[in-house]
Amino acid sequence: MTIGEVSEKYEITADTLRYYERIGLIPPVPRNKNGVRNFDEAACGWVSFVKCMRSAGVQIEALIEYVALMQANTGLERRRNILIEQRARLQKQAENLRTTIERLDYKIANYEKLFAEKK
Amino acid sequence: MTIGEVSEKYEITADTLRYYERIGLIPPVPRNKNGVRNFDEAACGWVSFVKCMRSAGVQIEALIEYVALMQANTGLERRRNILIEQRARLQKQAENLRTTIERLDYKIANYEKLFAEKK
DNA sequence: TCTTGACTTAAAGCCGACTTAAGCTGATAA
DNA sequence: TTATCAGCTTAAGTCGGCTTTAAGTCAAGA
Repeated sequence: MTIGEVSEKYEITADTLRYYERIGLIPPVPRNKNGVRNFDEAACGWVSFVKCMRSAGVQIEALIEYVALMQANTGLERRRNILIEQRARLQKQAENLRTTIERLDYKIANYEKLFAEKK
Repeated sequence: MTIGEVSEKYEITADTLRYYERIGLIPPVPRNKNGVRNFDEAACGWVSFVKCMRSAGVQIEALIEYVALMQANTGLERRRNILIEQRARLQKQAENLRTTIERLDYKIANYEKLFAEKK
């Protein structure tokens, strides 16, 4: 797939994809003889993974380290630990979201009550 | 309460509290005759609210609008709608977190399996 | 009196995460 | 063949959200 196709498929601009590759957020994408990127399944998998992680707020830094270890085919335990750390961060964030939503619910309910009375 | 006490209580630096007041993220805090901020219960409530909302990722812009309407004692419906909009955003984000955590779980499980085999 | 902690404005600085600009190459279509 | 795309590069720019700096003033407590 060309960068344009990948861009459309995952709704990430081509610029951002190139940026991701440049900073090591995804491994180097294979190129054709003209140097044009040709995203194979593995590359697309990375894009999908990174998109998912980033959308949830996983830090770029952690992902870069993870990608680097994958490419070096090393640091198996470290890789697992990175994932575990990030999962913990997300879980904390999820819990936080829950309580914030509750707080909003409560406030919204008060407004609804106010409107009901007004009638 | 002084700004220092509030800062400690909510773990927000005094600088940030002043910044919040300056940009209208919290309403003006009452002052004593010397112009020193004296956070009353209402002001503390705002700090707590904003801290909670911000930590969950509610945008400053939306909060500023909400606070402004509260101070003007107007826009009751708009206020409710702001809260509803933000709740929807957070719910979406919560759902997204859930799927990302699942994806991490899956990957982590694979590492664990690998380690188990290795023994 | 000295220290501490508060206060002011305005602007600069910082960091993360893109985004855009400028100028290039190479492939395809009229 | 010329125009139009899509792609390439690096460097600089942007944006949100603080944080710090400058250059002070003020006042309560030990």
